[in-house]
Formats: sequence, C-alpha cells, structure tokens
Amino acid sequence: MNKINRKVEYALIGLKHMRGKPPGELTTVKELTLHYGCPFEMTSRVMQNLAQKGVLRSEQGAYGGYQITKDLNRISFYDLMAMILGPMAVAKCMHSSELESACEIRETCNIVSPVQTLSRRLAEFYRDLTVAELLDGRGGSTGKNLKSSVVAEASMMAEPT
Amino acid sequence: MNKINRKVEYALIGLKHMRGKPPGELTTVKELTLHYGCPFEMTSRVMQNLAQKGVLRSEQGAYGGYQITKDLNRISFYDLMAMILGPMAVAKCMHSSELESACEIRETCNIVSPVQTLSRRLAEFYRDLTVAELLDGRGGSTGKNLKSSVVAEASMMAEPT
DNA sequence: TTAAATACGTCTATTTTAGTCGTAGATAGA
DNA sequence: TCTATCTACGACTAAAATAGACGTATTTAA
Repeated sequence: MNKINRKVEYALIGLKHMRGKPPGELTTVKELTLHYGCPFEMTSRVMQNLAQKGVLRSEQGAYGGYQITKDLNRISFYDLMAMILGPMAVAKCMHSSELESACEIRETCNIVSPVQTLSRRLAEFYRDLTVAELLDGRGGSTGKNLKSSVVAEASMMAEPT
Repeated sequence: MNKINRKVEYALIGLKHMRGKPPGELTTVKELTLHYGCPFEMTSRVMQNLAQKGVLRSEQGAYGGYQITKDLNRISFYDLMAMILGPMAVAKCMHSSELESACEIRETCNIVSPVQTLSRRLAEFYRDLTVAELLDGRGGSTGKNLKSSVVAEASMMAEPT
C-alpha cells in the first residue's frame, strides 16, 4: 500500500544527482538514464515538468541540459508531487469535495468528515517535509513513535489476496 | 495523487456505522450496501478480513452479522490499512529493502536513503493516527501548518497530462 | 426445510501507472 | 550550412493495480 509514484522517484533521482554537481554544470537526461537506469522518455518528461514549474532551468541544443534553480529547502515534498502528479485528492469520488455529481450518496455517506480529516493531515505531513530534507536523509524520525522501525521488515512480507 | 483505497473506505464506513449502534447489535453487509451504496461482495470481503484480524466478530446464519470487538482507540490507521491491503511498501522495487533481485541498480541508486526516510516517516504518521480519531473527525490539524487549508480547493483542479 | 446470513475461490472490467514512438525545435561546433 | 546532440511534446501501447461480479458452500434461527 501507499507506494510512491515512479515519476516522483525519477524526480528525486534527478534532483539529487544535480545537487551533487558544481554550480553551473548541466545534467542531461541521458546522463541520468546511464547512471540510474531510469527510462529516458519518462525521466525527460519529469524534468521538463520541473523546468516549467521553475525548479529547474533547461538549456536546449547540443551541450544543453538541466540545472537546479530553486532552493530545495523551500520546496516541500507536497509541492514536488503536485508539480508532477497534480494536486492531492485522497478520495477520488465518493467522499471528497469534488463535483457533487461524482458521488450519488453524498447525503447518506457517513465518512465524509473522516476522509477530509485524513486528507488535511496527510497534506500537512507532506508540506512539512522539504525536498532537501528528504534528499539529505534528514527528517528520519520525529521521535514520537519508535515502533516505526518495523516498517522495513514489514515491507518484505507478502500482500493478501 | 495519494488516493485512499476503496476497500479502506468501506472499512471506515462499516466501522463508523457499527460504532453508532447499541452494544450487542449486529450489522449485516446488506445493511451497509443499502445505506451507503457500497458493493456487496467487496464490502463483505473487507468485513471478513477485519473479522479474521479480530477487529470484528462475525456471526453466521440468519440474523447474523458483524460487531466491533476491539477498542478503535487502540487500532492505528496503519494497522487498519495493513489488515486490508497488506504491509506498507512505499517503493515497490527499485529502492526499497525488498529482495535484491528486485533492483538491478541498487549499487548506483542515489535515493535509497531518501525513500527509506519517507517510508519511515509515513509509517509513523499512519501509526500515530487512530481509527477512532479518524472516525470522530478529531485529529483535524496538528496546528503546525495552517497552509493546509488549501487542500480542499486544490483537489478540484485538473491533473496534468 | 427454508430463508438469510457469512465465507471464499475465481473471474472480468476498469482505471491508473509505466513506458514507447515519432517528430519538431534549439544550438554548438566542424 | 550541415550535423550531432540536446530539449519539447503529442499520441500511442503495455502492464499492473484496483474495483467489482459470479458462483457456490456453509452456518443458523425460525
């Protein structure tokens, strides 16, 4: 459950790669595909996307490439995901605040508020996490909950049918 | 992005419904489908699942049904999702701690740690949220971040292509 | 014995995600 | 001016995950 989107992974890979370079040096998509094995077209799209949103600067033509232009400390993980996947919508239909036509039982539905609550809190969570923090491996734990160390092993278990 | 699973919605709907009843009174799946329009088979599976995990007690035969047996204050939203969808795995393949064969570029991959970080923090988030809190609509905001109020409107916007 | 439930294996349809193809446009350098 | 090497982007196909349906067996109160 709750798998991260591949495009977002490619974005992180690209950003991390570029951040390790001396300022001014450009990175081509080809470079990323060779280093990390990510598919060219998709990675290219993602970088184009980030360039449109002002996170990267693109330079066309031979010897072109991408370069980070925004402070990654000032971009939340929420923002990054929104740039690539569009705005967050925890519940597509039934219980969200989308068009009324999307849900026929809106009057009787008993979990409108729970889902909105969840939506709000998740958004908060993602907004509080900066891209820089993520890439640095900081923000490892808030210290509130130590049980979380079981996650790694849990992810090796099989999913139910 | 980050849509909630339909099965989890049905679980929440069922639990909320049952919680509103006097103790001892059973709830049938038919009842849920009539009230909330959720599909019978799927809802049935979900309830069976929760029964197997000890959250509900099931009674077969005529006049049978389901009943909550566990304190929802002691079940985290993480647990609920895990019961229905299996354990959380933020990254399926490439950068998780699954079988090594799942990722060919594990040596060169530069975001192993970021994804693990994210995984850890997300799990924490879901563990800190109890099912009771969710159903009550409590846990609305940690107060740390007020920008989150834009989420509702954001979810009405179109996704990029 | 019947009606109304849960239990559960298997199948199909739909939607989302992932990845590909083809082509156009920019630019440095020979 | 020509060519190699990039980005930009529309349209398409494939794969996987999600959602839902069908059929049948079992349990149990009346």
